[in-house]
Amino acid sequence: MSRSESDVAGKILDHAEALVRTQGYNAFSFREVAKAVGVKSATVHYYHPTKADLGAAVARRYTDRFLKALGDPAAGPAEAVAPLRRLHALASDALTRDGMMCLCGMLGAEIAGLPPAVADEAAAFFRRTIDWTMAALAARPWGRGRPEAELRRVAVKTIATLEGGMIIARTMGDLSLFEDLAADNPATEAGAGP
Amino acid sequence: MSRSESDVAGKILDHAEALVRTQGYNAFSFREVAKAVGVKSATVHYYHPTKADLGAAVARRYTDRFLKALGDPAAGPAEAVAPLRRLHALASDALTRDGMMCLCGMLGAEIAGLPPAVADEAAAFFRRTIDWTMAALAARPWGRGRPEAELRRVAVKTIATLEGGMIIARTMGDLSLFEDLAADNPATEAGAGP
DNA sequence: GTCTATAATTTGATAGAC
DNA sequence: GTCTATCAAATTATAGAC
Repeated sequence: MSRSESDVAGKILDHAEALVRTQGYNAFSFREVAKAVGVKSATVHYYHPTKADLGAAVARRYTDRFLKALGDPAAGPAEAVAPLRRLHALASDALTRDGMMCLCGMLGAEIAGLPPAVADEAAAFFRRTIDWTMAALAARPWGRGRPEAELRRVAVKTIATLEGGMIIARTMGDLSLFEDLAADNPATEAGAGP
Repeated sequence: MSRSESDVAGKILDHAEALVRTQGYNAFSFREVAKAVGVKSATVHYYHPTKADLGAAVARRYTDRFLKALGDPAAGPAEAVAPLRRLHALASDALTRDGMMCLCGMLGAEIAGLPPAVADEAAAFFRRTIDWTMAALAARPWGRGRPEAELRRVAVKTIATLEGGMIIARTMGDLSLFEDLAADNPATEAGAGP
């Protein structure tokens, strides 16, 4: 989203994503998406036959865009905090600019009530984002030789803190609560290492 | 919930809570609650005129029960990690036993699509839980004399990690991901302090 | 208190014209 | 591709009998 496409297919994904990220999967409708795009709901069905199809397509595009924005795990400063700060900055961007949750954090909360195809995409987001974080840590002096289990633990904790932080900040209407999470990342811990 | 009351009023709150915590506020209906309780949906409306009333009542009871279970912030071991572990244990309980989210973590994700009365209760949960954590830290040697802002930062981070951890663990179908968050709490940091 | 019955609206989805 | 029109089901909520 946020690249304001002029083609209908792109706009549908843009607005559907925005609606899911603000209200959740179960709170958005074909008519709502159609209205935002400026078409009729039947047109949305033309591109995405079922709601599960639309939800999965939105999640897939979101994950691809997110991972692409993260870029090469090995790039950037050599400190272990660098990739963790990168994750924070990326999440902060969407949260502070539009007041939106991470799409897959939202889907993850609703996971038990989602169609399987959508739930699978949400799981894929976390798997890939955890993998990126582990690779980024392993590529740095601090991470070399560390057991996989420890890298995974730090990765999961970092991402969990970001997801939960978005929830708390939005709920309490104070986005600075999220920004403060970066001050000492779960890996000042890591950054404080050897 | 989980105390299996025999009165209808209590059962309604029990099942409504379970439904919200598994699927979300927008994915449960009066009929679903009624069916689980063994009454008709009109009976649920008798106790809670609107869905917002029911949602707010569920959240209020949940928060009161949660804070009561936390108990006296000053009680327990003198280490700063102790209250943080207590928070983790409490969250772990419901997650591993029933595979359920924290009610207010779920509501917090959906916050933008909730009726104001329900959104207010979700915010109250986080306010009170943050306050409890700050008080618990301040009551320990590590916390004495620390600036409020720092106590708040640790409290928010701890709770954020738990909420996000529940989301990730449930989404990936691996509850051990949540358990591992306790290994080194955001406050081994704190525990490692003077 | 709990029920039956029902109103009013919204939802996901389809058929078929253009 | 996009539309109009429509269906069947589900939703929140209310009225009124018992």
